[in-house]
Amino acid sequence: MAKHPSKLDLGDYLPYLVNRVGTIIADQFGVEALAPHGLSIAMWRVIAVLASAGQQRQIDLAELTSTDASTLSRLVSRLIRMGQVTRTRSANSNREVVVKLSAKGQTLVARLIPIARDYEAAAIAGISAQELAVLKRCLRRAYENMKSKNVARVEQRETREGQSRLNAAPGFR
Amino acid sequence: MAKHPSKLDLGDYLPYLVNRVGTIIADQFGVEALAPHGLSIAMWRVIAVLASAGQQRQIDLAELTSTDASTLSRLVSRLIRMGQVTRTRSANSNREVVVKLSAKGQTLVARLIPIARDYEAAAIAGISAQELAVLKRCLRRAYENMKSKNVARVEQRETREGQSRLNAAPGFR
DNA sequence: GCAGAATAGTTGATAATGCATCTGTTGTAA
DNA sequence: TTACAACAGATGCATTATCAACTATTCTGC
Repeated sequence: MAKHPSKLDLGDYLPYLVNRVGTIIADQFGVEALAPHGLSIAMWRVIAVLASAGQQRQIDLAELTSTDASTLSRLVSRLIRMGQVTRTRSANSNREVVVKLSAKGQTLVARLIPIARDYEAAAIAGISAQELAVLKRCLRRAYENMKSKNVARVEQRETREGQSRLNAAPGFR
Repeated sequence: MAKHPSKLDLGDYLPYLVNRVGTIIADQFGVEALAPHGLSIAMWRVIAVLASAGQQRQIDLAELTSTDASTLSRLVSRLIRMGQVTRTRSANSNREVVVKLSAKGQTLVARLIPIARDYEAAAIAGISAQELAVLKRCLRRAYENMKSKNVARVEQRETREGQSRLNAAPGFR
């Protein structure tokens, strides 16, 4: 029962399992459903979020798609060139920008969503509704766990920096 | 109860949940545990597989790490330069190559594995043993589902190509 | 045993990504 | 109000990934 702490069984290691499933679904969906439309998985994530949650600031899009802000900026530029989204200055702030689906983008997403559902259905074939509920709930929980772990870490770091700032003397790096 | 087929609720969409969890764990582990050793997540996947499953051919490493073969080739080259792995001609085939951990690589992995376990533990905090078992089993099942979907598709494509090859005439692209 | 297909691996050209940095804007504390 | 920090976004640059093409082996059917 007791596992050796420096031995790793990847077949039972959650991050490995998660990565494998995520990759295989994304790869297949990307090649079969997105590539014919000239879309990458990264682009799909952007338009899927816009379809699901409505127009967004780029910074929020970055958060929601787990994409770096600079990558997202260029991603949006590409999607604009393709005519799938628009980028307009925000009404309430001149430094913010609002990204939304164009009519063309809405049409495309509406076509892709049923296909995306098919891939999800294929992935969860043979899994009962109860198990599926557990699966999704655990994934949401795991995400929240890591999220708050991260917050705790950032706060801790900021506190440390604050203290060292207090102790800092000129010429003392 | 009936959901609109062209509307997508990402918070309940498995590929989205999986991607978010995979990304947040990998990002944190990468920054906090791997970067100090000059390792990327991609490199970690390689050495973790080697630690878990022993020496491998590159093609199998590519499969096990969900990495493209050409990417993996260069990844191994980098790991060799860092002294973490070795690449030797296979005993039974001159076109195959065997990648294994060096002594240095073994030491490094042995240090990282307990930390990797900690991250897994942080992710699954508050999830019962029963739920965890369901979670992992479902992920393995989903992977197998997509795997066999892919095989079916490849076989189908090969059959189609075979037929068009039969029908193909010279000068007919 | 031999021609042709399949396989393992590498490499070149190109594109995507991530980090640091920059600009411009907004929030905030004195 | 006025500095100054924090924030949103864009961009330069270096690194990395991707796809196709290529070399070198091995397998297969005849």
